[in-house]
Amino acid sequence: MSPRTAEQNEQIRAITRQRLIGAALALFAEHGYQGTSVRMIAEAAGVAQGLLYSHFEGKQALLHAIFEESVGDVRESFAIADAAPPGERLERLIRGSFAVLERNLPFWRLSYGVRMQPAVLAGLGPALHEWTASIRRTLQGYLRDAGVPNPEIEAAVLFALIDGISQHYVLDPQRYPLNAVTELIVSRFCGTRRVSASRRGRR
Amino acid sequence: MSPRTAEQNEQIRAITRQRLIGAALALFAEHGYQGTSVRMIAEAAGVAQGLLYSHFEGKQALLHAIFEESVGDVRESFAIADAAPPGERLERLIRGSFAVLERNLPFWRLSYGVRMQPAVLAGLGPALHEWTASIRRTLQGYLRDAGVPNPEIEAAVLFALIDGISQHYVLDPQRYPLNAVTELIVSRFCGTRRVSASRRGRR
Amino acid sequence: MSPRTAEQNEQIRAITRQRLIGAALALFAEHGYQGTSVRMIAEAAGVAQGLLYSHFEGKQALLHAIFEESVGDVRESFAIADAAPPGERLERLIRGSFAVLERNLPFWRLSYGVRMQPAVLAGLGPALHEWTASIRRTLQGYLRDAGVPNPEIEAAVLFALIDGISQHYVLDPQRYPLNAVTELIVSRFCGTRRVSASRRGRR
Amino acid sequence: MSPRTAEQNEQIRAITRQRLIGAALALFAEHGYQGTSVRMIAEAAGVAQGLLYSHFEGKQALLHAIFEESVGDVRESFAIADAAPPGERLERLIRGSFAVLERNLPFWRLSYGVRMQPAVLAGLGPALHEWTASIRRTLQGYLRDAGVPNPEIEAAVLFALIDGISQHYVLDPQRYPLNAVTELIVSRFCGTRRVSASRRGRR
DNA sequence: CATGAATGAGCATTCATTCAT
DNA sequence: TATGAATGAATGCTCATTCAT
Repeated sequence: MSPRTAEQNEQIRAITRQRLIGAALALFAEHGYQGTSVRMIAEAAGVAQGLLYSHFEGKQALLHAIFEESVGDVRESFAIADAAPPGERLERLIRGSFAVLERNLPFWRLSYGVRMQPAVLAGLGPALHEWTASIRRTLQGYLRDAGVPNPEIEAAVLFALIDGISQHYVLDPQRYPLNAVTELIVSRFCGTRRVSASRRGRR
Repeated sequence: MSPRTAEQNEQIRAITRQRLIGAALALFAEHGYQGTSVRMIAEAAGVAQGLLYSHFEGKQALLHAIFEESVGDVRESFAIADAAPPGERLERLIRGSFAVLERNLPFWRLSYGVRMQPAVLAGLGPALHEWTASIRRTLQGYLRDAGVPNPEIEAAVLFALIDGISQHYVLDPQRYPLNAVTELIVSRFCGTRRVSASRRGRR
Repeated sequence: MSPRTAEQNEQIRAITRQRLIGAALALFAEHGYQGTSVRMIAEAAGVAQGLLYSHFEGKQALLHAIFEESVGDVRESFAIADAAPPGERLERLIRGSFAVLERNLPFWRLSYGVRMQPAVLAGLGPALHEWTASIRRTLQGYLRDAGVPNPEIEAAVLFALIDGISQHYVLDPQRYPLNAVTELIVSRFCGTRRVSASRRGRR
Repeated sequence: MSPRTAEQNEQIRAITRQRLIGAALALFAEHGYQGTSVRMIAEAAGVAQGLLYSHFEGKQALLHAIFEESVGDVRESFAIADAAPPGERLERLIRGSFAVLERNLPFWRLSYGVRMQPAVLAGLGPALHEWTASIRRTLQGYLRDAGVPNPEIEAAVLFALIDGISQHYVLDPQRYPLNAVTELIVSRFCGTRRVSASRRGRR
């Protein structure tokens, strides 16, 4: 009845979109992508089922939107690390990775739950693959810059380590000793003299 | 009186059962548990849908059967490591983990794909949790025996590392440098004097 | 904002619901509850299968809805009898029973077909049992008021008679002499002097 | 291996057949015809599923066999009544009906549960109809012989009464006052002078 | 005669998606 | 824009029946 301005409409749309994304993320994280129905999402978002299709092309597109949004956050964190002085980059990246993790736990849960299913990722796969590869390359660069021999393999190891820790943390965030683990790997991979001394003593 | 002997029947059943488990494992690994329909499994196994239910109570029970079968292999590998002389246990466990991985890639793919979905694991969850915890404890023990300080955190790190590597390998077995990575972490965690020297020099 | 008004929606829902109930009643009456598939009901109602589940929780809930709706009619008929002057109550109840029967033949067919199957009645059973018991009690009261000796047994007999007649009528409504039978039992159970005289002569 | 004589074989067959019929009758009575699976029957009879098909053409034929067997019992009971002196026939028939009922409760439960479903009775329907009609005719004859006016309607009433009582009894055999009810209707329909005196007094 | 593995049509139900309003 | 009634294909599962042995 009361005509809304284009701006108002846009705002409403943006809010609805965000509610859908938020609801979907929470549900995907808890029940998995395939275990979450569109009905559940719409209900949680407090809108009608049909509305989802005026914001996204379908369930899969909603998943893509979630990834796009959250991946941005990660990229930022990486950019911050990259902007730091060379000697601190690796440490920043490691700490940044876990910070990003804690900041958006449901996304990582979803992400890890969906990682092995190419059909679910359809259309997203290449992007993710490239993302992964770029992380590996970045790590490699940092390690090479730090004078580490065999940086390719070292990067693979460090990446796997970060990924493994992230996943274990996501599986049981209450009890996982993320801080202690973080400090340990930071000290080991980015060790200053002081740290390497302690490391030497440790063994 | 019986037209087929009990033995014959048992054999037939065992073959069919194995075909079902094999087909299911392959499909679960590729499309995920929820993305695989009972129809697909039966078709891949070359039997009628209904037959599945004379071997397993349902789709979920089939998943459980797969886990039971494959978990046994892992346990054995761990037992072998445990039977080795103290100084070699950790190395054996690490190498054994990756050997197990290569031996049953689809199972690990399935396993990692399903890890984040409590609903799918229903009834299997506790067992898996206990399994994980026992691996962590074993690692901890080995590290403590090796005189490593702070073995609890070290074990968490090593476990995450093995898990992360496994997962990365599973995601792209063709290209992942599993051997090189294995050697690196073996040398780092089970280092003899020679290795620790090289390690010291490395940084 | 809402494209259809709530009222419009309600109306649409009510119509569909009624079509489903109608189709289900007819089919349940003809083929029995277990012999009627949800697909048959949806087809007869002219809607898609899935729609049934947005109106009822399932096939069984649809059965319950049918009972709830039809039992109301019977209760009303009983209430009317109860509101009559004492001397006419029994006659009204008897005539009312048969009127109710003729008004909703399929329901009675369904009802009699389902009566012996506890599994089908699941959740409905107790209600039906109570219903039956209340009819028996009402009859007993009427007969006691009429000064009939041994009203408990007489009520059992009269109830069985009404039930038996109803069932025979339902089995072949075209040919069953319901009117003549009704008159006979009315005259016998609610007989004035004139009637009992004829009755005495009859034997 | 050890060859059996034809006679032995026949005996075994007969026993198995009887076990199947017995198991089926019990299960049909409890869960209804459609609610009982062939698997349940075979299990209860302690034979393999397939064996059922070497004794009966299918599930439906098994139902027919049950009816054939049990109907015979009823016929006998009727024949006995018919053989009695005219004055006692009606009473014998009534008492015989209830005796038959008590003798084979599950059959009557099954019978009443299946009565309204033509599809289930397929092929049996005409026979049952004829059976019913013959009972009605018999009753009619007895009543006419007793000098009752309007015997056709009276027969319908008496038949409905017997049927209704039977059904109520079957629904709750523990608590139904079958004996008292029997005496009442015997006294009413077959009243000797003594009885009719009491009857006259009663009202 | 008897077994039970095997079949595949059918079941109740759920789901992503469409569309009239 | 937003609604929710409507769709119909697909799901996990059961069942009466067949058939090699």
